[in-house]
Amino acid sequence: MVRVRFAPSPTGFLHIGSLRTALYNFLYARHHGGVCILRIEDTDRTRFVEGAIEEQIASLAWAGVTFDEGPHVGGNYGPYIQSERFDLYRQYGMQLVESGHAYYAFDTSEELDAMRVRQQAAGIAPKYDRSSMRNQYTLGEQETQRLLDEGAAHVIRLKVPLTSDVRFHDEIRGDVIVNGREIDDQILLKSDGFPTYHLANVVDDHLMEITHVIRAEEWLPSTPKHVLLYEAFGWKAPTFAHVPLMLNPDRTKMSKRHGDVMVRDFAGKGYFPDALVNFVAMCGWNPAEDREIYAMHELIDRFTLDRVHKAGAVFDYKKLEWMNAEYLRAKAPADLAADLMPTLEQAGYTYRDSAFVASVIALLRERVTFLQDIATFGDYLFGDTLAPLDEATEAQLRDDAALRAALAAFRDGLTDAVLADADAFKAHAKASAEAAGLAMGKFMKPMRIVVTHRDVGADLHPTLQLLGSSRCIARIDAFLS
RNA sequence: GCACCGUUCGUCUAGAGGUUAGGACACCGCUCUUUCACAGCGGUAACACGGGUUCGAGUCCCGUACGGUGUACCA
Repeated sequence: MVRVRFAPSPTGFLHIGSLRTALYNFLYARHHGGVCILRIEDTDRTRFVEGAIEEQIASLAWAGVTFDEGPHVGGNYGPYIQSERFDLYRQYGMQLVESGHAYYAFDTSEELDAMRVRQQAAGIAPKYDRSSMRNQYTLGEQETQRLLDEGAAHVIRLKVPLTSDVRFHDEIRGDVIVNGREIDDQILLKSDGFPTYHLANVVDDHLMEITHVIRAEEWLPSTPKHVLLYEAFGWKAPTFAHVPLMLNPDRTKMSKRHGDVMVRDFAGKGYFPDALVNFVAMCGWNPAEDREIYAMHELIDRFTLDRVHKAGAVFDYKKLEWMNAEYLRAKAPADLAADLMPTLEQAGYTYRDSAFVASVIALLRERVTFLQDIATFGDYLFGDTLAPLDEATEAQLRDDAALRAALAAFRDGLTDAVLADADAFKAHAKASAEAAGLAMGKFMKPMRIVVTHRDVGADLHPTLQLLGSSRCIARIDAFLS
């Protein structure tokens, strides 16, 4: 049984990179009929942000990523919030001390800083120096016990074996081997009693029977520590899979400054959740087919770890926009109408009914990227106020006698019946233009500008049809008067 | 600095020894259209470099370069 987990820290809004990691976990679990777990890693009390857990769950749900176990849905392996598992970590940390895989250290942060400065000056890699710092080994058993009895501040560190290589297999990167000398004696339990990520992560993954750890590439360098921890506990390590990072245009880890990075921002901008998910899924993975648009169930059907890329992928906002526009064009206008109506109302626009809104969407959606754009792009179809024409255009059109004649003729014969029939409409427009001695092309474009006060580029007949003959006639009259 | 990971058009990618190196976004052009968009057609554009292995290398191996990540009592 596949069991995966997405384990964010509640330090703010859900990042787009986190969404992708969560999505890959979700897709993997669903593909294998496994279980997808949400676990909150809030062991750093200083960075906790109120409401972050709820926001992240909401963002995930918006994107269609759901969980079988987690703080919001329960499950048999809870609690799913690490701060509620506090005692557990201390217990396991002590177990390691007793078995000789971890030890007490009493150094202050000043002492540690000084150590690093010394090491850097000497050109050595900064790493905890077990043989010279104040710890269980240098102090001796008695002194250590005395300090503990005294209640001296201390941490528990992992005793990394100096000799052997640490090796593990990564589903995406293959075999990774790291020399044991390179691994730091990582702090497992902080002086405030809370575990660090490394301890809590390993303990929970084991206790929650996680089979596959799918996480971002930034965790790759600390994976050897986790492997060591599994060995020290005598536990079987899960399968690891480190997914590539999503990058800024300059190829650094994706961040603000270069554009939106929070899922909430994308939602706010008007991206469809399925379009965002589709795009993000294809950013670092693809099913090797000649298509780009996939619904969630199709992604689930095709997702495999071996087709996840190794290299990071630059996040292309332009392509995301294109994809959103593709979704906008593919969805049923009737289903979209309800989503557009609040925006229309907010703008003070009026419209007959949702069917009308759906028609407007059908008419204009090929020209915009976001559904909400239709409100501004098609403002002439809603309400009665028109933006003023620019003076030059206005004067030019008004001085055109032939155009005025054609417009008048067009207005006189315009009825709902004419608008209802495209052929009748075309014939009527043609007759009006010809009677005034105008070519069709010289008539249609100015007419559209007169009626909509803008050259919006929409198809004339459906535009007028949506406008209705009476409103259309009123606008022509207003222009001619 | 050290460790690890990576490197196919500007970007996302296909490619698992023999391909005219394919697709998508973006860009440019043409067609359609009164116009814009959509659509269709076409174009510019890539295997980081150097050595091997092989009859043959984008594909395998080794270096180099470049880039990224990590190097916390943060995750």
